[in-house]
Amino acid sequence: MASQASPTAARTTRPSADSTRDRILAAAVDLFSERSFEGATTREIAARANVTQPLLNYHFRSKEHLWHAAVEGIFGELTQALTARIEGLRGVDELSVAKLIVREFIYFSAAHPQLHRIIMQECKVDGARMDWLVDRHIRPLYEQTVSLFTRLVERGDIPDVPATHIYYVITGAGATMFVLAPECRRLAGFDPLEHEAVEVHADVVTTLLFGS
Amino acid sequence: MASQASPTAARTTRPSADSTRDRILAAAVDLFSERSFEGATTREIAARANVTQPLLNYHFRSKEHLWHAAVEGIFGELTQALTARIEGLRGVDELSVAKLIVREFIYFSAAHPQLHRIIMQECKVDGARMDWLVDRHIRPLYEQTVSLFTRLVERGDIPDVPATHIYYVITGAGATMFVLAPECRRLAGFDPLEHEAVEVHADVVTTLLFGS
DNA sequence: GTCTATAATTAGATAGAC
DNA sequence: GTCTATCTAATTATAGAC
Repeated sequence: MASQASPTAARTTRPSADSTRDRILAAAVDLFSERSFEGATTREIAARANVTQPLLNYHFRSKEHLWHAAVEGIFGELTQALTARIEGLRGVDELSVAKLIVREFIYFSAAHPQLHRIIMQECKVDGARMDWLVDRHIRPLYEQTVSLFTRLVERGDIPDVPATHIYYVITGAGATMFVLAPECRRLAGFDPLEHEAVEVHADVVTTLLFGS
Repeated sequence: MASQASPTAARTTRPSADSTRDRILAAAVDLFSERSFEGATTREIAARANVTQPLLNYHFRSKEHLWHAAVEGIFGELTQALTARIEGLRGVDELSVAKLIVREFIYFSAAHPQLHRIIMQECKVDGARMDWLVDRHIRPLYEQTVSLFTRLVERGDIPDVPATHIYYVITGAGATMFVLAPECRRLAGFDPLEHEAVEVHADVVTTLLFGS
């Protein structure tokens, strides 16, 4: 029956934040992303955070509220990383900005594959959690991406291709190898999350997209 | 608590096969792909197949055995579709074969997004089901893809890029929009599974990969 | 083969001590 | 804040009638 192993094994301890609340949130991101909302148990999340299960109900009212808080956190990190990068590129031409933003997105996807795992789990089927995820977190990123690439197309910088398709090419091609890191290790014999591999992947994706 | 709706609503009835066993397998593929192994309940699978829950244990010994049978079925369809396409291309130059196989893969991904959903769910974390999935089903496809693209690179048909990265670009860029079809509908306002959109996506991906 | 009834386990959440 | 103990509901699987 139970095939998944060692629920006791502590995860790579995060450098930042060590309050109980934050350890619970970090454990929740990991387990929700690995096992899906229904598959993750609050007991396992508690165990990974080194607390007892009822404490999750104390800090976050319910499993559902815990999920929202966890997702809020990881999307906050992505938004922060991307806006910081854009701020640092004021005055640069938009084609170069696009290339560097795609790179930044790939670096983030390798460092935090949990984000895409959660999107994949929730956006496969319509539901209340998907509605919230799309409206609150995904749509702003989508809109920004689409408007950026629409301008590049109008300017003739890239081939005339519908922006929505470009969006899914970027997210799919950029993140899938990291989402499926355990598969890749077994299949190809190397760890895609390792620095060298991430760099190669960023080169491959930007070359295919921008031709250089 | 429960946010997912209408467990009674019957799915798009499959044209092929109507024996009880096959209806259970079809329902299992849908639910395992939507909700993950742990998230899917045998009662829900039974309900969607219009049978009672203990009947699943009669036909397949356990939930685990049912999962294996369901996955076996959908991967059989993919393998059949791809080998049939390759058979029909005997004598054609390998660059054209590659383009058409990628197209075929994209058509299949749009028609059966369940396959990638299941891969995503199982290959995020090491485990017994992932081992079986990779060794029995994914590796043969990976090896074929890698050897094909390695030959194309040697021949100078495509840029010199590590084949493993190409593999994840193809599967990621090719399938993600269909895996996230509900998200795409809400985000972009169109159904990516519709014929027109699939065709456009195949054009976009093959153009980016092969330059034409 | 397919059903009803039910056993055994495990889930999320609450009560109340400290 | 954090724990122990426990409730209720839901899960997979089995027993046995038809």
